[in-house]
This record gives sequence, structure tokens and C-alpha cells, in this order.
Amino acid sequence: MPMKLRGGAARAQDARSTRELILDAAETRFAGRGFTGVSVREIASDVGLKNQASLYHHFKNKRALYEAVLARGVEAIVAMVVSGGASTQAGVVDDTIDRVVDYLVEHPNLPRLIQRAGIDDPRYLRATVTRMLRPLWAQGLGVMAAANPPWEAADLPHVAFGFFHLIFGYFANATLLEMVVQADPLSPAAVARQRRFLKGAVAQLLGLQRLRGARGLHGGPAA
Amino acid sequence: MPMKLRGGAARAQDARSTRELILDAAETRFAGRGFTGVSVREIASDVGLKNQASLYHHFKNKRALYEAVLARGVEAIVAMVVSGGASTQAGVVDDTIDRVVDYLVEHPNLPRLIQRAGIDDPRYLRATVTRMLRPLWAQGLGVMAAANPPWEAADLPHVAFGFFHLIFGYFANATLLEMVVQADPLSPAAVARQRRFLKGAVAQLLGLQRLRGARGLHGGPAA
Amino acid sequence: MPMKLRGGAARAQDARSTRELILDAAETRFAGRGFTGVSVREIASDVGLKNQASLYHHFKNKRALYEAVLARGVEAIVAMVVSGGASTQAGVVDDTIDRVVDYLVEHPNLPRLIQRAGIDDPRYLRATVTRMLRPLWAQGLGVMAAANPPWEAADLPHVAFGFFHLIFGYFANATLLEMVVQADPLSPAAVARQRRFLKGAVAQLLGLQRLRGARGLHGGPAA
Amino acid sequence: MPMKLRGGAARAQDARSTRELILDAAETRFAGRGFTGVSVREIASDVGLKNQASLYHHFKNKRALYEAVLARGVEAIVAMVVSGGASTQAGVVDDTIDRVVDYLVEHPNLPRLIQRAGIDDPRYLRATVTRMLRPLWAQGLGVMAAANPPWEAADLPHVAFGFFHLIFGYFANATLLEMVVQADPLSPAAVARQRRFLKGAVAQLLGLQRLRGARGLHGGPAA
DNA sequence: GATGAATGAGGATTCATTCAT
DNA sequence: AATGAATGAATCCTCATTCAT
Repeated sequence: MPMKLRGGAARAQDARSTRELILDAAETRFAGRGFTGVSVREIASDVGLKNQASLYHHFKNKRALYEAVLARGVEAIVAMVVSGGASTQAGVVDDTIDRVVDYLVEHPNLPRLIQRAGIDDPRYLRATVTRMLRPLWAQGLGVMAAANPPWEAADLPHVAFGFFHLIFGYFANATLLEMVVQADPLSPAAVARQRRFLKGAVAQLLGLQRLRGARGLHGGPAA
Repeated sequence: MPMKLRGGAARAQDARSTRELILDAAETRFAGRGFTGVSVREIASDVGLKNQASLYHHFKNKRALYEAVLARGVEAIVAMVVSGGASTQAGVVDDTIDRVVDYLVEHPNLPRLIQRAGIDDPRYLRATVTRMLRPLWAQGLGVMAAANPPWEAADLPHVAFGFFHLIFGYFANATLLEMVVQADPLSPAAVARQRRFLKGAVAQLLGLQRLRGARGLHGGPAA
Repeated sequence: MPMKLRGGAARAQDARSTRELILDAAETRFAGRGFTGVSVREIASDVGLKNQASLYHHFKNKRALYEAVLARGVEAIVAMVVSGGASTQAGVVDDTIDRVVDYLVEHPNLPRLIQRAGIDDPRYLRATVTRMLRPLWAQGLGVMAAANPPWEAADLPHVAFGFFHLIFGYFANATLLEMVVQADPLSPAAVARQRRFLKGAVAQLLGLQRLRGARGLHGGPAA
Repeated sequence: MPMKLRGGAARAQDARSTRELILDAAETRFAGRGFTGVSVREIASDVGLKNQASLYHHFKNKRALYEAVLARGVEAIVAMVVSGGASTQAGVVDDTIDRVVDYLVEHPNLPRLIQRAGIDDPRYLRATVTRMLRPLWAQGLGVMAAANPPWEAADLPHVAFGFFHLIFGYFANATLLEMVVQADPLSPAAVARQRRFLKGAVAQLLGLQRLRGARGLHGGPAA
């Protein structure tokens, strides 16, 4: 961004930099208003480009830009989760949840972006996302099966999707939540509570040992 | 259309009918592609109107139409849930889940519509939805508190939102789910499994006494 | 055109009228600069429309407009020629030439338009024109065959195309001709000469009786 | 391309070569879709240039490129025709026709290019072409006058233009012809027929003595 | 001599909306 | 209640061209 102010000399300073700036701006915009709700013009101007045409030097078209944004976001998350390993030991699960929550808090656009891709008319962009989510999906199923959970095998996909909704839904709908509850769901305190809730919920749904305690699955009063 | 020329009474009926037809078409479209992704023209043509102008006879503008669609959808759901009462007895909860699931299966647009409203830039339509959801929210909190659940009071909102995501997320993301799992998530069998999962999950998260058997929260009544 | 000045009240005065005005303007523009050389904006503004969008009320897109222009032009010519009958008696041929020349003089855009369609990349618009020209072509071949001309049967198509080029080429290239010769090829005198040339040339190429005269096939000195 | 790094001499050669490659590509493109229908980008990419900017190293701008293409093409033809001499002896005329036809068959872009320049709005490029065609024109008139043809002097320009249209029209409209006739007008057989037709037509129009037989202007030498 | 980046202008087309009928 | 026409603004994208490397 500051480079843009150095005038013509700054041009082409760093191709990757401009490209990434575009991706950043597009991510925010698309997350907020969706593919059709965002104009190429505003993205370009966010980046400091004087003209939409410049953007087409980096991305073939609006759609390619959207897909690039999604790919970057989804891949990051998938990598993080997958790298977390495939154990269902309580500690490992909790760590994964912590890492994902940390990441989502820092990248508030992603959950909305992903939720959108899940809701949007499939003819648009869902195929792409689907492809990217498959590895995550496969690992998730494997982990759960290994956990010997209190569900029939046929229900495990439902459980897995339930986790997905629990985790992403909170952050994707943060603003809605805020309007209803009238408190900031991304405040440290709220995030801490959500963390606790997620860990507890996952443990319960997977039938992990912690569940066996009286009622104190969190660090709460009964613990 | 030929009816248009009959007496005044029929005309009035038709007028209402056209309005509802518009709402129906708009609901489907908006659910699939969102407010900005849908044009007034396509809605009009879905209804058989030869001209977009005709639509403006029934709704002040596109935005008013969207709000009407949302209001109609959300109110129906809220009414249904609220009318279900506020008990947390296992039977009552299960009944409510059954009713909501039944409704969502028959109105597949609603979950996407509502999820969208939750994700979209608040400056658009979220305030409206928020207002409509408040009663539901209040009741939900009340019910949960009464259940004496294994959560701290401060976490209850998180639990409530979790329910919301679990229930609506499945149907909202049905197409995404289908692409990943490659099976129809709205098939009777899949819906039955989801029902079982929801009942089990809610029971666990609320700490309800699941009577039958050690881990058999699935397996249905006969298990 | 004058109606456009009556302000809003004149709107929609006569749908056909606006449509034809657009066709007229488009014909002139397309004839002069070709499909790609003309912008929808300038056509719209020629017609007095304040906005290109209005044009799309009458034609689906630029291409449809171009095709409509071509169809209108070609059909008129084809109708005229075909209605002239299928004789090769000198008088009938001369009459047809006179009628066609009269028409081309009054519609100077058509020859350029048609030549363009013949030269342009076939993927664009030639198929349309081809279809329209087939009847003319069929009749032309029939007439020539009946004339018992001094050509092998296999050469008749070449003769027929020769006529086409002789007749349309002059008018299509009028401006080029003017630049080379530095005289107006559409002046009455020049047109009269061209008429004489065409009649003489056609008669010679078809081997019509007039050919048998000494050298005076026109009304010239030797006649 | 690898040659680029060799000595200065090779580099100069390559430079010329690239320039000619551009001219070649541009010729084909311009012939097919006209000046406005062709983008600098596609020409550059035809040549294998990765960037349109490179093209500007060889030609000042698009217009200059078009003029260079035209000049190269027209000059070649003019030179060939003019060098053929100015006789109207049947043999000489036939030879000229043969040479021109040979040339056009091998350079199928030229006729379309030239026809286009004749049809296009004069404000663009016609003046240039006109200037280039003048010598050809002068010679043509001279030849015809010398032939003592069966036309009034004032009509000779019309005859001359007629020749032009007969000869160039066939090749320029080859694709249109093909669509109508559904046979390849550039097949050896078709070209042979066209040759015969042209020779016969020119002979008749110039009133040349066709020696062989009563009506056998076709049938070739042995007829 | 070739390229990556940028840019202003303009391309066709669609948008939501209004007005008179 | 419905429609045909019109319109201003905005859409995505491509254009020819320039500049620094």
C-alpha cells in the first residue's frame, strides 16, 4: 500500500505483493457481500489500483479471483487441521480446536467465505470448494471412526458435519449473534467461552472420557 | 391468467395469488443466489409476468420483496418452534426437533435464506432478521436454563447458537454436503439419520437423561 | 425523429417506428464501419435515444440488430429481383437491372453491407446472409441455364457470381471509385453509364442476341 | 527465439523476421475481421509474443501496422500486374489473368483486405489504398483504350472497375461462395473454371477476337 | 528486442426503477 | 393489474498504448 504512493517508480515493485494485496481486499469484500455483491471496481480501488483493468493483469476474471481467494483460505485451514494429526485423544482434539479457533479469530473472513460457498448455488463455486474440502472430510471421518464414538457408523457423517457447523457457524454468524445477544462474540471472553463450549461439545459428541465426569467438563463451578 | 378478466372477487383472489407466486419465486431465487445475485427480471419471468414493471405493483422495490420473503419464512418457523412450548422433557424436545426437521425438509429454501441473512453484510438486511429471531432466542434460552444443563450460565448462549447451527446448517449446506459425501442428504434415510443425530446431540448437550441402554442414544425407540 | 422532441409524451408513440429508426441508423453505421467498428452507443444516440439500454428493448443484442439490418436489406433486394421473373429476354433482363440499380442508388448502404457480410469471417454473420441469398442464387442459375449461354454448364455459377460482383461491386466501392477517378460515381450521369455498362456486359456474357450487333450494344455512337 | 542470443548479425535477421511474422499474422487477421475487429493482443499472440507491448517495438501503433500490411499486399499485386505490360493481345491478357489468379490463390488474404479497404469508411484507410492503386488504374485505362473496345470512352472506367470486381470479387467472397454453392471455390477445378470464365469474360468485354470456334470461348486451348 | 505492470477510455450488456397506457 | 418503453447507473471486461526493466 505505501508503495503505491511512491508514484510510477513503485510500479511492479513486487508482482506477488500486488497479487496478494488484491487477494486480501477481495477476501474481505467477498466475505461481506458475496460474489455478486462485490464489484471488481471496489476491489481494485481498495488495493490502490487506479483502474479495474490492472486487476485483470493478475486474474483472468472476477470468478478466477474469487476462486483464488477461496483456495487460499480453505487450503490454509485444511493444512492446519490436517497437520494436527488424526488422534482423538482429548488433548489432541482440544489442541486442534484451539488452533482452529485461533486461526478463525485472526481471519474473520474465512468462515463467512466458506459458509457462503456452502450455501451458494452450486453452479457457481461450490465444486471448487468441495474438491478442497475432501481431504479434510476424509481425515475427519477417519478420526471419528477411530474414536469409537457413541454413534452408528452411518451417522458419523452427520456428526462430522455437525462439528463443522458448530465451529464455523459461530464465527460466520458472529455479527448476527452480536445483534441478537448485544455483546461482541469476538471479545476475548466470548471467544474463551466458545472455546470451552466447543471442547465440551466435541468431547460429549465423540463420547470421550471427559464426558464421564459429573457435569464439569469445563473449568466451571462443578469442576 | 385468463382469470384476470373475471369478476372483482376473483380478481382480488388472483391478486393475492400473484403476490404469493412472486414471493415463492423470489424465495427460491434469493435462497440460491442471494439478494445481489438475483435480478428482478428473473423473478418476474419465473412468475410468468411479461414485464418486470408488473412486479412493482406488488412490492415497492427489490429490497421490500426480499424482506417480505424473509419475514414470511422466518415468522413461520418461529411460530412453529415457539408454539411447541418450552419444556425440556425429552419427548417435547424430540417433538420439536421432529417438527422443525419436517418443516425444513418441506421448505428447503428457508435454511439457506436464513443462513444468508446471518452472513451478509449487516448493512443490508440483518437487522430485520435479528428482530424476528429475538423471540425464538428468548424462548430458547429459557428452555435451556430450565433444563439445568451441564454448562455454565454464561455459556448457554453458545449452546443455543450451537443448536441453531446444528439444525439449520445441515439443511442450508445440503448441496455442499451432497457434493462431499456424494449421497443425497435429503433422502428419507439421510433425514432419518440426521433426526437421530440431532436428538442425540441435543440430549447430550443438554445433559438430558437418555434412558435406554448404555450408549444407545441412536438406535431409535426399539434399541 | 421529430417525435423525439415532444418529450416524454412522445414515448412509445409507435413501437414499430422506434424499431425501424434503430434499424435505419444501424444500417448506415454498419455499412460504413462494419459490425465491430460501430458501437451500440452511437446507434442509440443517432436515433435520439438517451441511453443504449433502450435499444436493448428492441433487439436482444448488437448481433441480433446486425442480423435484422441484414435481413431487412437482403430480403428487399431478393424480393425485387425474384419478383422480376425468370426470363432472359433482353427486355426483362434490362428491366431487372434497371430496378436493381434504382434500388441500390436509393439504398446506398445495402451493397456495402452485403459485400461486408461476404468478406467477413464466416463465423460471424455469413451463415445468415447465405440462407437469405439461396433463393436468389437458385433463380439466377435457372435463368442463366435457360438462356443457353456461351458457357459450359459447370461455369455458370462463375458467371452468376460475376454478375453479382459487377452489380454490387460498383456501388459497394463507390467511394473508393470516387477517390481514384475523382468524380462522383453516383451522379446521374455516372449511374447512367454504369447502367449501360451493366446491360451491355450482361448481354454479352449471356450471349443474348443484342450481342450480335456490330459494336453498339448501348445507345452510343455506333448504335 | 533461441537465436536471439547469437551475434549481432543474426539478431538483425531475427528482427526482420519478427517484423514479417507480425505482418503475416496481421494480414490474416485483418483480412478476416477488419481493422476494428482485430485486437493487437491476438496478433501479438499469433506471433508467439508474450506481450502486446513487444509489438510496439516494430510498429508505431495498430494503424501503422494495418497500413504496412496493406502496402505490402497492394504493392505486390500492383507490381505484378504493371510488370505484365500493357498489351491487349489475347495472349498477353490471358497471361496477366493467369498470373494474377495464381497470385491470389496463393495469397488468399489480399483480395479480402483490398475489398475491405474499398468498402470501409474513407476516413480510415482508403486514401492510402487509393494512392497505391492509382498506377494500376492508369495502366488499366491505357490498356483498354488501346484495345479499341466496344464501349464509349466515357464508359471505360466502368469497364475497368468491372474487371476489378470480377477478378477480386471471386476470391474475396470465396467463403460466401462456398456456403452458397457448397463446394470449395479454391479447389483446382474451381479455380480452373474461374480462370476460363475470367478470360472469356474479359475477351468479350474488350471485344477481343476469340479465334477458336463459334461459341467456344471456354473449352480451353484444345477446344 | 522483449516483457510485466499499469492505465484511461470505451466496449456490450444488465440493473432497478419509473411513467404512460 | 399488467405491460411496453425508456433511462441512468452500474456491471464485467477488453481496448490500445506507455513505461520501466
